[in-house]
Amino acid sequence: MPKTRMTNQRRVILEELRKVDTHPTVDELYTIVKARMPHISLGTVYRNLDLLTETGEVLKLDSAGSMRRYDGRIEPHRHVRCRVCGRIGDIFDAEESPSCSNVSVPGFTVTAVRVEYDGICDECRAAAEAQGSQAV
Amino acid sequence: MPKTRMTNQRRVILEELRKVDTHPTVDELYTIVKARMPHISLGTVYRNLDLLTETGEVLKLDSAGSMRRYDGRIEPHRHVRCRVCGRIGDIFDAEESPSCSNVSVPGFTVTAVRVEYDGICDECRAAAEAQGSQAV
DNA sequence: CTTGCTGCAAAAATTTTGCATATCC
DNA sequence: GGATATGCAAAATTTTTGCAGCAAG
Repeated sequence: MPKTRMTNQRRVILEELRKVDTHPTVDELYTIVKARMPHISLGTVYRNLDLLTETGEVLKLDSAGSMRRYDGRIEPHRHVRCRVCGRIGDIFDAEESPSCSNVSVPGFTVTAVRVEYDGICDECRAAAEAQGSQAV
Repeated sequence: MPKTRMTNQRRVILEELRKVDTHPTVDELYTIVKARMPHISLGTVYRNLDLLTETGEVLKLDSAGSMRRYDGRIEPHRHVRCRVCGRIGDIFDAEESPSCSNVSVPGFTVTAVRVEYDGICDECRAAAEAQGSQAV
């Protein structure tokens, strides 16, 4: 991990993201930040969000942001996603899903739960181990 | 829902998607289908996948395909997503997550579980009810 | 036949990148 | 002062759309 600097831009992006609870898209956050820093560029927002995600200072929501994927199997089942390459695997064991009837969130009507798994696929793990990575 | 036709293109897209277990992206599926139908266009694949998703014949994976969203809160918590507008809500109650140690998938090493909720936000529900929708 | 669908190509939307300059430490 | 970051703008990616002709029912 290279050294990072707390630039003005990075601080403002972080501050503004922490102020809201809307889980903004990049463009939404860009608009918010531009109100305080009219000259900031969209590229800077992208680059900083990447960095802040890597350092763990912010969270990138998993439910969004890569390419669309489709599944020809429509029976209920679950998915694992490789955190490195994005590959998806199926899980067909018949474990019952947690219930969502006890979940209540102000502003929302919850209708379904979904359980998803993160992991790493064999190929990516082999590749990571091959180059002597620290934590896999 | 308007009437739909089972065109050649639609049938081939469906057949090929059902053959694979790779959860292909649109472009991957386009490449596969083009081997059988060299003149099919990418737009047709997009349009058919949309349609087939609406009719429930295929599944669009939720974990991918919209815009990136970020969260300034990094304490462990869960999210609800409005299935209509995509808005995200936070759930901070301290329900323990299911364990992933009992999950084993060939080809993957599972490292984390995530529980997500689907639902509809108050605004979208009001809008849907206002225009006398059937099922909300 | 009629209406939904296709191919093509252009446009829109989202994300990444190159490069010269500015700025943090 | 040196490495890291920025702004700008161009490019790359992914998705959507308009339109004239084709084809399923």
